[in-house]
Formats: sequence, C-alpha cells, structure tokens
Amino acid sequence: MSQSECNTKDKIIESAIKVFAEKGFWKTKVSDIVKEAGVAQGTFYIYFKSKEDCFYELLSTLHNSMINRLLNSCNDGNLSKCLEVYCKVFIEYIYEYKMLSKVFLFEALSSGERFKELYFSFRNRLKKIIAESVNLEIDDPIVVLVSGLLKEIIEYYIIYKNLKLEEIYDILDEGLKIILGDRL
Amino acid sequence: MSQSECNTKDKIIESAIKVFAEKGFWKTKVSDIVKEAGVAQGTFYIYFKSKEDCFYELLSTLHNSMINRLLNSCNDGNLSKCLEVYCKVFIEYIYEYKMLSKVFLFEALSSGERFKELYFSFRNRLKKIIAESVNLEIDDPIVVLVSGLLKEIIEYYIIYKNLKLEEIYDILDEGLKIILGDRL
Amino acid sequence: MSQSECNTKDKIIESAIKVFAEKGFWKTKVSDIVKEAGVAQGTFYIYFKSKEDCFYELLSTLHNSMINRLLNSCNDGNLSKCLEVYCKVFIEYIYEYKMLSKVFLFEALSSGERFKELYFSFRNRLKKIIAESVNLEIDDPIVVLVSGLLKEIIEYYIIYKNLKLEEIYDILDEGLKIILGDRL
Amino acid sequence: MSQSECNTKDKIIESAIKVFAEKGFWKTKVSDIVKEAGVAQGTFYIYFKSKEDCFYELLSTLHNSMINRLLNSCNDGNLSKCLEVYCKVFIEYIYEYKMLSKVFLFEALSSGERFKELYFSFRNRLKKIIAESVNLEIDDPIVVLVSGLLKEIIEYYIIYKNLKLEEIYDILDEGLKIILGDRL
DNA sequence: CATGAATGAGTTTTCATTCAT
DNA sequence: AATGAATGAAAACTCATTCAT
Repeated sequence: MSQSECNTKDKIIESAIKVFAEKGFWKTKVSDIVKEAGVAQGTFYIYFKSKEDCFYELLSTLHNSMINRLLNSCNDGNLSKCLEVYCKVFIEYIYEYKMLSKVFLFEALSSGERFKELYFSFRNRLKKIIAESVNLEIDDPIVVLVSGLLKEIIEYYIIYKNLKLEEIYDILDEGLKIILGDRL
Repeated sequence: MSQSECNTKDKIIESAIKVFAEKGFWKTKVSDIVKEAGVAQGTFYIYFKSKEDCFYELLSTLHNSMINRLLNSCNDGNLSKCLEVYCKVFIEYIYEYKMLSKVFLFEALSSGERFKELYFSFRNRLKKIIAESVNLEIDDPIVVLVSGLLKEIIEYYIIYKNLKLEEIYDILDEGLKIILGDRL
Repeated sequence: MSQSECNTKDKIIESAIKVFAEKGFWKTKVSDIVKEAGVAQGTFYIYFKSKEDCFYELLSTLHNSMINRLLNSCNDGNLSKCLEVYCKVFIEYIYEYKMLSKVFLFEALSSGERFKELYFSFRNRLKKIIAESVNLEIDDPIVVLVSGLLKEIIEYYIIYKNLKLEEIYDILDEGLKIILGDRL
Repeated sequence: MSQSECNTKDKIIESAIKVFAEKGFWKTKVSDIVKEAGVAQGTFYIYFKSKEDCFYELLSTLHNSMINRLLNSCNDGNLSKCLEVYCKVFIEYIYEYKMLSKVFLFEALSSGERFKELYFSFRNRLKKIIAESVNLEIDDPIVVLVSGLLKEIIEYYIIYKNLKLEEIYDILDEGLKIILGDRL
C-alpha cells in the first residue's frame, strides 16, 4: 500500500466513525462523511463498495479491537479475578468511545440483517470470554447475569445517566458481588 | 362488517404495527403501510402527521399497555412473589409480540431523539415497578441485576435464540435465585 | 332560493374573500375556506364547481360592484368634474378593500388564462367610463395617462407605501392637474 | 460545443426562463424545467436550493440587467432628453422579452413576500433613475405620471394588445408631451 | 488514484375533488 | 342540502452511486 492510499482511506474511516457516532447509520449521508474527510464524493467508492459496506467494516474492526484488548488485559491465573478485569476493561473501553458505542452496540440491531448477525457474533465472543474466565458454560446463569449487568450499566448508567467512571465501577462491583457470592 | 374492517385508523395502526415489526422504522415506507391496510396514501395523513408520528403513537400505546398489564398482574401481599410474577408477565408479553418488541425495544434508541426519550421513560417506569415490588430504590444493585437479566433474556434467548417459553422461564428462575438469594 | 341555501353560500363567499385576500389564489386551500366558513369540505362543491370557479365568481362580482358604484357616483353635467369623482371613488373603494384589491387587481393576471381575460375586460370597462367622462376615445393619451396614474397610485402608494387617503388624494389631484391642464 | 450546451447551470437557467415565461411561477414544475434543459431532476438541485430560489435568482439577474442597460443608454447632458431615451430603452427591452416580462413584472407581486420586496426594490430603482433624469424627487407628480404611463403601456399595449413598437412609441411620445409640457 | 458533476429512482407529503351516508 | 372520510394524482426534494476526465 502506498502512503497516500493509506492516508486517504484512514481519513475516510476516521470521518465515518465520527459521523456515524453523531448521527447513527440511517441519518448519516455519504456526503457528510466525505465533507468531514475533505475528499471528493467519488473517492469514498474507491475504498468502500457502499455506505453499508463502510459501516460493516467499521463495526468489524471495532469489535475485533475490543475483543483483542480484552484478551490481552488479564494473564492472571486466578480466573475469577479475570472476570472482574474483563468487565472493567470492557466498560472502560465503552466509556472512552461513548458516542461510538451507542451506535455500534445499539444501532447495529436495526441497520439490517447483516448487522444483526455481526452484532450477535460479537455478543457471543464476549460471552464466551466471560464464561471461560469463570470456567463455566456460556448459558450458565452466572454468565447470563454478568452479561445482563454489563448491558444495563452501559445502556442506563453510561449512555443515559452519563455517570463518572468511578461510580460505574461501584455499580459493577456491587452487581458482581451478588452474582458471584462465595466464589469471590 | 367486522370491527377491524370498519375503522380506518385501526386498520392503519394494525398494518403499521405489522410492517414496522417486519422492517423496522427506517426501512418501512408509508406506502408499505397503506398497501397493507388497503387504503390510499393520503388516508394515512388524515390520521398521522407523519411516519415518525405514527411510530411514536404506536410506541406510546404499546408501552402503556405493557405497563398496565404488569400493574394488574399481581395483587399478592408477598412482595418478592410479585417480582417473579412481573418478570414472567413481562417476558410473556414480549414473547407474544416478539417481532414487534424487537423493533420497539431495540430500535427506538436509534430512531431519533424523541424516541430515545420515550424509550428511557418506559425503562424507568419498568424499573420503578420492579424496585417497588421488592421495596428497594431504583438504583439498588438487585434492581440493576433484574433489569439486566430481563434485557439479556429478551435480546439473547427470545429474539436471537428463539427458545420456548418454558426454557426461558427456567433461565429467569435461575437468575432470580442467584440475585435474590435468601430473600426468596 | 331558500334561506339556508343563501346563508351557506354567503358564508363561503365571505370566507373565500377573506382567505383569498390574505393568501392569494395559489396559496389558499379549499380547506382554509371551509374551515373559516365553518362548513364541511364537501359543502364547498355544492356551490362551486372548483376553487378556480369560486375565485372567478368572486372576481366578477367584485368587478361589477365596483363598476356600478362608479356609475352611480356622478350625475353631474360637468363632464370633467365626473372624471375626478370617478377617480376618487375608485381609489376610495380600493383603499377600503386594500388586501382584497391586491389579490383582485394584481393576482388575476397570474392565475390562468380565464382570469387574464376577466381582468382586461374589467380594465376596459373602467377605461371606457373614464374616456366617456371626458368625451374622448379610449386610446386618447389623456385616458392612458389617467389609467396609468390610478394604477401607480394603487400599486405604489396604497399597497406598498400604505399612505393615508388624504395624502393619496393630493397625489391624484396633482397628477390630474398636469394631465388635464386647461381643461379643468 | 457551443457555450450554452457546455454549461449545465446556464442550460437550466435558459430553460427556466423559457418555462417561467410560458407558464408563470405557480404553474411551472421543476420537472418542466429539467425536461426542457435535458438534465436530470437532481441536477436542478445542485444549482438551486428550490424552485423559488431559482425564480428569485432569475428575477434579480433580469432586474440588474435592465437597470444596467438603462444607465448605459444615455450620456446626454440634456436631462429631459435622457428621460425619453430611458423610457424608450425600457419599453424596447420589455418588448423584446415580452413573455418573460409579463411574468417578472406582473407575477412577482403574487409569488410570495420575498418576491414582493424584490419587485418594489426594482420599481424604486427605476423611479429613481427617471426622477434623476429630470432633476426631480421620486414622489414628484411628473415622476408618478411617467411611471404610470410606462406601466400602462406595458400592461395594456404590449402585453394585452400586442401593438407594434412604433405604435407604442407614439403613445409614449404623446403621453410624455402632455406630462412634460413646456419642459420639452 | 482522485475528482465532483450528473443521475434518477425513490419517498414523503399535499390537496382538490368525489361520494356514500 | 350537508357531511367529512377517502381518494390518488401530483410535486418537490434527497442521496447513494456512477463515470468521464
């Protein structure tokens, strides 16, 4: 890849992330993205087959980057220690990219079939990581509860109430304490 | 003539629910709704100011009907008994209107600011009912966990995995047992 | 005509005049007129074949009423005295129905072929009256000048500048003095 | 390729002028204009925000071009000579663009508030030029009469009666003679 | 690669008019 | 006569995508 090729696509991706985060999938126009990126309308279609394609690529990339960050965040032998770390790293990540996450976690489900699949594949990977960290099956009630707790924290306390990270950690800790009980 | 054939607004609402459930907010066209209802394009605009307005009215109605069904479902003096009943009634309702709920619970967040507000106001009413049934504050970790559990069950086991109602109840029960522990 | 028939049509006419005067031909909706009149949409079509027809009837009526008022305003043997009276009565009439006149004098030309014809037939009747009052042909420069003076006064000093009637009369007098010169 | 084939905006403007002249503001559809221009519907909206916007731009341009032609038509030191020249040049211009002028002089008043303002600003510029050419104030009866004479000639003898230019000049001369009297 | 003008199918919305009651 | 719900043909405007330069 030539340097300039790289830069142009990166510029577009950066802008796409920004605009999608602001407006959501359905309301962002390709023209918004290219204006933000400072490139011509046609340039967009050199790098992406369509608006949908661009969104899809962004989603995949973000999901992979999240999963990787999670996997690299805990090498502790103590398994249930890892669960806590995973949850905190995940929340921290979401917190950092609040607007983006809103789109990538809550909009995917309504952006078409392809996106629904992508979304649930991500959810499954996440649950598997949680499950393995406590040596349980993916459908174990403990895993279900942790997954629900995370979703609730993100939707309600990060996106809606916009609490500070410390307050959010407290809510997480109290939740995990109840779920894990003696296991901790 | 049956009731549904008689009343034009009802015919449109029925069709709108059906089409929104199938296609989601962004992909349904007013022309889809009126075709389904067997009325003229202009007729839609006699009863609704716009597609958005129609969606909003449907959402409000559905939310109110859900809340009312919940409130009428438990007169038991035993509070924590009510929690279980509420959860089951709620899940049963969602289960019954699976496709619709998908749109109304997961699409609202990405259909514009008005809808986000409506969604969270519904969420709050729901959490308040849950909280009161166990005599706790809305931000008590127990309430947070129950809310997350319900969300997880709906999103994963009803919408995605499409499990049978009994299996879903089992998951709910196991979850509640862990959350409530000795309180049961 | 029965009493109630009369009343309904009159109510509609009154409202039509009001709404046309406010919004002009193209921007008034039949629904505006009937709302103003307090009758049903369909009632309009009992009395008028179409919106255009209604406008046409109003125009004709108004024109006739103007012409009649003019003709009855001067029985003086002194011809050039009549010219002055005619001009003042005409201006007074226009002044009284300012908004309406704007529509009926300046909008007709752009509301379709039928209306253009009606407008010019009115103009001709008016010029004939002016011409006869000074014993001249319709194309005599004096008549041309008087007609132009009236149009200018209406358009500029009544509609645009919104002057008081006395000021307008002064302008008229000065204009007529120049046009008629020794004839006065 | 000729100039007019080359430039898309010019093609649209040319077509817009033609269609507006034929049908007037309210009856021309954007689809008429683009059909005439041989471009796609969307292309229109690259160059104009709306039909109204297009009409406004055309009006402004035409007005400016008229005013400029007038201002460049007389350098004579003899002021009242200039008045005659101005009137003839103006009438000649109108005569040349008969259909267009009908729309632009008589329709503007009924095409919305913006257009009314534009129309009267043009009228004022015109009257100022006339007034200055005879060293008088804009509200001097002489100016009022000249302005009315022009309006009458255009409306009645050009647009309605469709006389030849020479006949029209005769009417103008006779009118001016009466108005200016000894000043000539 | 990059451009950006051009495309045109697609969608919402309006409103004069009809007609069964 | 009166109603007003229903109609459906228009019309304006949008925007993802293409393609000649």
